[in-house]
Amino acid sequence: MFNKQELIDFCNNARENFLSHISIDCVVFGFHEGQLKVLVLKMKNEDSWYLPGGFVLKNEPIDEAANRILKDRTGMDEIFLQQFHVFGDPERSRPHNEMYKDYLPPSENWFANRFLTIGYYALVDFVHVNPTPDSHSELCAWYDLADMPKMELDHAAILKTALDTLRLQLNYQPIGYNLMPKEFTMPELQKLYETILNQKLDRRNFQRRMLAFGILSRSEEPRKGGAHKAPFLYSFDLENYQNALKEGLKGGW
Amino acid sequence: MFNKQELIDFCNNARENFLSHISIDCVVFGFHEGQLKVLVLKMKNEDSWYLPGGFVLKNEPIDEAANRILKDRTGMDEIFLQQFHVFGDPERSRPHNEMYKDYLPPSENWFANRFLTIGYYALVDFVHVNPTPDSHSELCAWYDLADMPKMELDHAAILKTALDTLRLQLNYQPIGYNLMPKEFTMPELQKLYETILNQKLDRRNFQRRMLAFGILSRSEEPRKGGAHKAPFLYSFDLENYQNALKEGLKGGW
DNA sequence: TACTATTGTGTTATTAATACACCAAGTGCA
DNA sequence: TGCACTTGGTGTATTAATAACACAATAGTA
Repeated sequence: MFNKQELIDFCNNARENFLSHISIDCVVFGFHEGQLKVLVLKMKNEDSWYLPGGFVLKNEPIDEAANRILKDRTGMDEIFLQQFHVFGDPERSRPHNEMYKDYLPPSENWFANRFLTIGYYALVDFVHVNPTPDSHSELCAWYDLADMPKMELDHAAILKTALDTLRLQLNYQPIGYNLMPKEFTMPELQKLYETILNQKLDRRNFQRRMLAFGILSRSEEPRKGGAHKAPFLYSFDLENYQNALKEGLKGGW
Repeated sequence: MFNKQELIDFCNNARENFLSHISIDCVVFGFHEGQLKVLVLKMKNEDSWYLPGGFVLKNEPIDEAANRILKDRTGMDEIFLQQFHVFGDPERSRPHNEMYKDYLPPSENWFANRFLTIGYYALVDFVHVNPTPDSHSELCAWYDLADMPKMELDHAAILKTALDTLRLQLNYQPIGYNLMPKEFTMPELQKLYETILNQKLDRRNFQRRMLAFGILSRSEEPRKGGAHKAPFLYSFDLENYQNALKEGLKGGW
C-alpha cells in the first residue's frame, strides 16, 4: 500500500505527531433500507478491508481523536460516539509488524510497533454520511452487517464486540435518535430494533413500550403518498431523549 | 518519592520494558463487615494516595498485565477482572509530568510522558487479599468506599466510573461469587447488594429473586453457634453461575 | 369492487415486581 | 421460667410489566 518513500514520509510524520503504540478503530453503524450497515475501507492495490481508524495526536483527548477520525471518513461532526473496549493482545497487530520490514528497520518503522487499539462505536444517520477514503485507501463504503467483507487483523472481532455492546446498550438506553432520520414511522423504528437485535418483535408491544418511554412525539400529519395506509410520523423529543440517555430506561434494582 | 538515582534507574528500566504512554489502574473491590472496601496505596514520604496501577510489558497482553499488577498487590491469582474504560485526557497525567523535571530532561523522564490509563475493576474475597505495597509505596490498605482518602490525578474519577459500571453490571450479571466467601447466608449476600447499590432492599423479595436466578445452592446444615436463629448457608452453583455470567441474568428484548 | 399489503389499536392471560405480616429460634435479663 | 428483643425463614395479596393474540382502517392494485 505504501511505496518506500511514502512509507518513510508517513513514519516520520507519525512519529512526530502521534502517540506510539496506540490506535483507534471505529465501528460506524448506519441504517438504510432495513439493513444495518457498517463503514469499511479498502486499501489501495490490495484486497484487504479495515474498519476506519487512526492515531491519537500527542496532545489530543482520545474522544476528540475518534471524532476527528470519523469526521475525516464521514464528513460529519458531533457524531454519537462511544468507547467500548481496548484490544490489547500483543499478537493482534503482528501481521502488520512484518509488512514493511524490507523498507525500514523496526526502529524507524511505525508499523513494526505493537498497537493497542481503542474501539469506538458510532451511530450515524446513513444519509448524512459522505464516505471518504483516507490517503492509503481506495474506497470507503457501507456494507451490510450480514454481508461484511473479510477484514484484516482483529477487526472482525472488534465489530462483533461493538455489536454485542450495542445490543446490551439497547436495554437501558434509547438509541434511535442517531440512526434514524428526523421523522420516521413506528414500523421503521421497529425495523431498526429488529435489525440490531436480529429478531422479530411484536408490533403492538413494541409500540406500547416505545411510547411508554416518553421519548417520542407524534407529528400532526401522517406520511402521505406512500402505498397502503398512511402511517403516523414520529420524531424524538430531544429533551426527554437526553434525559433517558443519562438516567437509563428502566432500573434493575 | 524517588531520589535522582532511583529515578534514573526506574526510567531506564521502564523505557526498556514497558509500553510508553500507557498505564493500567485497578479498582479493587472487597467486602468486609458490611462495608464495600477499595484497595489504595500511599506513596513513600508523601501524603498522596493512588489506586494500584502499573505498566504493560512490551510483549504482554493487557489483561495479563492487569493480573500481574494485582497479583503483586494482593498475592492473589485468577482474580475477577474487568476492563471498563480508558481515561485518555492529555491533562490527566499533567501533575505528574512536572514532577521530576529538575532531575531529568523530559526525553529521559518516564513521568514526563502523557499516559492513557486503562481502568480495570476487580472483585475479590477480602480475606484472601494480602495487601502489599509496591517499591515506591509505604502502605497498601483497604479503605471504606464511604471514607476514601483524597486521591491523586483522576483516580477519584476512575473509582467513580468503576462503581457506576459495577452497579450497572449488577443488573445483568451475577457478582457475588468473587466478593463473598465460599459459604454465606442470604442476609449477608443481601448486605453486599445493598452496599454496592447504597440502598435498602426487601428481604423477602431479594431472596425470591436471588433464588429464581438458580445460581445458589443451599447446604444441608444451617450455620450453628451464632446468636439468634440459625441462618441457612448458601454457596454459588459454579456451573449455573458461569452460565449466568455469559448469558446475562434477564434480557431486555 | 374485491383483494392485498400495511398500519393502527384494544383485550386478555401470564409473569414479574412490590408491599406487607406472621412465625421460629436464639439471647439476655428480671 | 417468662418476657422482650433480635435475627432469620416463609407466604400472600396487589400492582405493574410482558407476552400473546385479533380485528378494523386505509390506500393501492387487479
